[in-house]
Amino acid sequence: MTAPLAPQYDPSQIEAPLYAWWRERGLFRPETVQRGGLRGEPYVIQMPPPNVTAELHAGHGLNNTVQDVLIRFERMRGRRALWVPGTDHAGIATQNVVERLLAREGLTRFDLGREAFVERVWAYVRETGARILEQLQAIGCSADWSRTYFTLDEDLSRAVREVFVRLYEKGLIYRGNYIINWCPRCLTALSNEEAEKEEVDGQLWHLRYPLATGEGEVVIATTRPETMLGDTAVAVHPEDERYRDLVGRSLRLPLVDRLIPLVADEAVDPGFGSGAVKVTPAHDPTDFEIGRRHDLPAVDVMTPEARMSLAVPERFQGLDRFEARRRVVAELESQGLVVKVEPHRHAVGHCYRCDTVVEPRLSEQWFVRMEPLARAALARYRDGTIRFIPERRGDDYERWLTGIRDWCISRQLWWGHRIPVWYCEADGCGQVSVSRTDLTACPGCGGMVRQDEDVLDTWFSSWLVPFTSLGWPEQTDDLATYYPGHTLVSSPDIIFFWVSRMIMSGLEFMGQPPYVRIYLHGVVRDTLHRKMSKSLGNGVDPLEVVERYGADALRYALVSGMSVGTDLILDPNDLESSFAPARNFANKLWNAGRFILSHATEPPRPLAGRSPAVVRRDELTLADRWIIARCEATVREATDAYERFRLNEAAGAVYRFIWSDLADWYIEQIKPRLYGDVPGGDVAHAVALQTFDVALRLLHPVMPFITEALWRRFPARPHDASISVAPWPLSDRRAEDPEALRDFGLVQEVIGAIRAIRAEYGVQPGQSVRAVVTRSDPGDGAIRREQATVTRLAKVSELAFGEPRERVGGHAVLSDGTAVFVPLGDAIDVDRECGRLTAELERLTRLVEAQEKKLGNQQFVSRAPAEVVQRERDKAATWREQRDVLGRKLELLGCGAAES
RNA sequence: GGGCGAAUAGCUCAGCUGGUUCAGAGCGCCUGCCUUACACGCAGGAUGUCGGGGGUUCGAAUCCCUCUUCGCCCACCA
Repeated sequence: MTAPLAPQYDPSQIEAPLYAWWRERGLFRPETVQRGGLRGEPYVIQMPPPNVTAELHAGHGLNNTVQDVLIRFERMRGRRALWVPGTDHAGIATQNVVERLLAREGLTRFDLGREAFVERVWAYVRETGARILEQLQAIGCSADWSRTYFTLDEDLSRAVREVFVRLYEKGLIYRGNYIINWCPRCLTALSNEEAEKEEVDGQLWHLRYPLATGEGEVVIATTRPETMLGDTAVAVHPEDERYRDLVGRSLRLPLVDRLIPLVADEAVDPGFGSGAVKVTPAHDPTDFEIGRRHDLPAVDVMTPEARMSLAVPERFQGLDRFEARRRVVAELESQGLVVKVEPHRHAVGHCYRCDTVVEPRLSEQWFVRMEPLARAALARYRDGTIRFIPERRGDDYERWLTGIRDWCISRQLWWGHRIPVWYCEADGCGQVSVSRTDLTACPGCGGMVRQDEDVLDTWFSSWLVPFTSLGWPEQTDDLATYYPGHTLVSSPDIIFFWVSRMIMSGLEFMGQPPYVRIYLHGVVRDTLHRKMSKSLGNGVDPLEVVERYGADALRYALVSGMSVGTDLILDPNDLESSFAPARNFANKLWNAGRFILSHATEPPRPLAGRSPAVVRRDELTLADRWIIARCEATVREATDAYERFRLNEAAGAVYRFIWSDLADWYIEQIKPRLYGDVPGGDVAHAVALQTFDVALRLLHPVMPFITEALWRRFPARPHDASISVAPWPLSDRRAEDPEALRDFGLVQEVIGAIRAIRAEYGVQPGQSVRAVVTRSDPGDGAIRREQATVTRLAKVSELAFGEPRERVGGHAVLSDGTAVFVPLGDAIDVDRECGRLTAELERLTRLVEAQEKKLGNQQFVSRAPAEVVQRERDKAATWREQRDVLGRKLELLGCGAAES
């Protein structure tokens, strides 16, 4: 702790030990963070559980950094902050991973059998799983790891079963034979949300179906000709004049030679194609409904693998659906039954896990009735209980809930929660039993029972985690204390999968929504604005960034690059440009800290209270008052920004304070006092420590490691104190000081003006210049008082006040009209200086003219608010002043065109 | 087909309730500096039709309309 700090910040030496120390001390557990008996309100965030086998990617990095920032912010504000982590068993994804591994051994899951396969997955999960949680620790996430759950844990599984049974008993879960989205590669049903619609360029085939009598035909249009083998009707709109006389007649289905009726149904759009549509009840949801209404048979023409089934003519059997499509079209063409083929762009469902084209398929599945759940969830949004940030995301939520369809929850997988339903095998019984406990015999007849083979959708367990992770259905203390939570941080792509459904389940089982604020951040993209993905290979690996730049730099870059509701662009091929600025900032902070912490001239005097404002006014220099006022402004700005989820603004405010104010100006200003060249070192040091302390706290949520490392090294800091539970800086009106802000601002201006003149005329850095300041308050007064600062920082050997004797030199005018003159004698190029100043004069003249025009406008003066008018008058006066001063300077310099 | 978002410096983006010297930051670029916290730094500098057009207003990067381009979400017209 007392070893000298290296001039270059090395996060790899700092981060891991600090993280371990935080965990040892239990600082992420709300129970152990009860400072001084203060028990704040609970503040809970549920981590979106990553897939148990996932590797950390930039999206996780962003999502969890945001959550960690919020949780650390609230923790420091004294709330009992709980961030609940967990992992998701991720049914399809995990099963796919293990199946791929098996495939390398030449095996399928069927070779192993269900039990052995599931055991294999468990082994895999135990071996490699949850690594992502360690990766989250590497980026500093302060989740309460003692509460980590896995969605397949025994207690969560029990809760899942409880929910299934309750919903079933309430009539909200049912089994039925419907058209569902089927992935022929994963061999399972999918929910509507899991079948992602993608626009594809397809074709629209117009086909002739002859009338059975042979004296006419009906032309239908289809994008999936292979399904015609399963057609059991053709439908037209009842009011369609073209077909009115044909309704009820029979058509001869080509290739199959089956007679099918022409039916009239409202679902048909007479304006599309020919107005006649083929009806395939087993392979299309609309057709299924039409089939129901007209009592049509459903012919399933495909196997689960999407090969043509035994229900089609032999020559097509076993063909892949796309091959069958080609064969069907070819045969129809040869029979002259293809009228035309048009290019047709349309949306086709794709499996969200493997991107295979989804096949709408008739099958027996379990469903959740969503309408009643959605109604409740919608009500809590409309009454303002639940709010989205950014607000417009609420529209998506509302639209989804308004048009919601039932949720298919059964999956034909082996990895997941087995559906708690048993079917009686006894002859004539047929009882279906839904049970909280495993059944071995039929409760009705005592006969043999067989459990449903299917498992539940992964999301059927994750939609419950806000309460199951806290012990539900047991009435635990955790549940009583930490439900409901407050904020949910998520990316927009899982609003429907997870976010909305959690609100439904929370309302249904807990009577309250699990959170009231939903913060949806953007998506991480590459420079071509493509979503980062494994398959594109355009990802940024957060762990690589941690290794090269440190976790704090990663976090700072993510947070500062992200504003509310917009995506974050990172260049995977140029980590340097994305992360070096943040690393540089960390290094700047480190060195500022190194300097401040090592320059105590004497033991620091404790400043009473929380705010540096309470040092006696008369002991403070202008610079002291200025940095205190700037610090106060930063406290307000940052706190307000954190509260409003504007994390980039919070980070930016602290960045500017530390770099521009504290490092560039204040530290430079106080050096003589710290070195003991002038008195007041103790005050300077105390103020520096205080404001730096505040800055570290404000920054801690974003850069937890470096702020902790520095904060702990403050003099007289108890060895077990951690900034992560240090109180959040409070705004203190006493620290406001507009006068100091103005006056020190003028000092900064005069230094800047002299530096600019020096640079303009190539004055050597080591060489001093003289400078003359003309005019009066407030600039003059402030500059007089801070004469030493000006001479030192602008390398001025002699600072005079009054009218300059020389004529030749560099001129500048400060914002209050104070004139600055740097005599340069022979060194100066008069023409050049005239040019420079003339341009400046022109700018000011234009400004003044525009302002006078504005003020001369009766409309403006009468209609604009009085204070705006006054402000504009003040501006005009100031600019006029500046203009006049500059004009006189030009005259003195003998610039010819100066007066024009 | 419906809905939404974005367009500001070479790049990535701020600019919130129309009015503060409003046209900004970082990176990159140019010039000069290894000034004893930091060259991952310091000082200075250049760079813009605020996507186009129209409108509202005393006043528009900001509000409205429209067009263009890019992106996203939703959708049972096969």
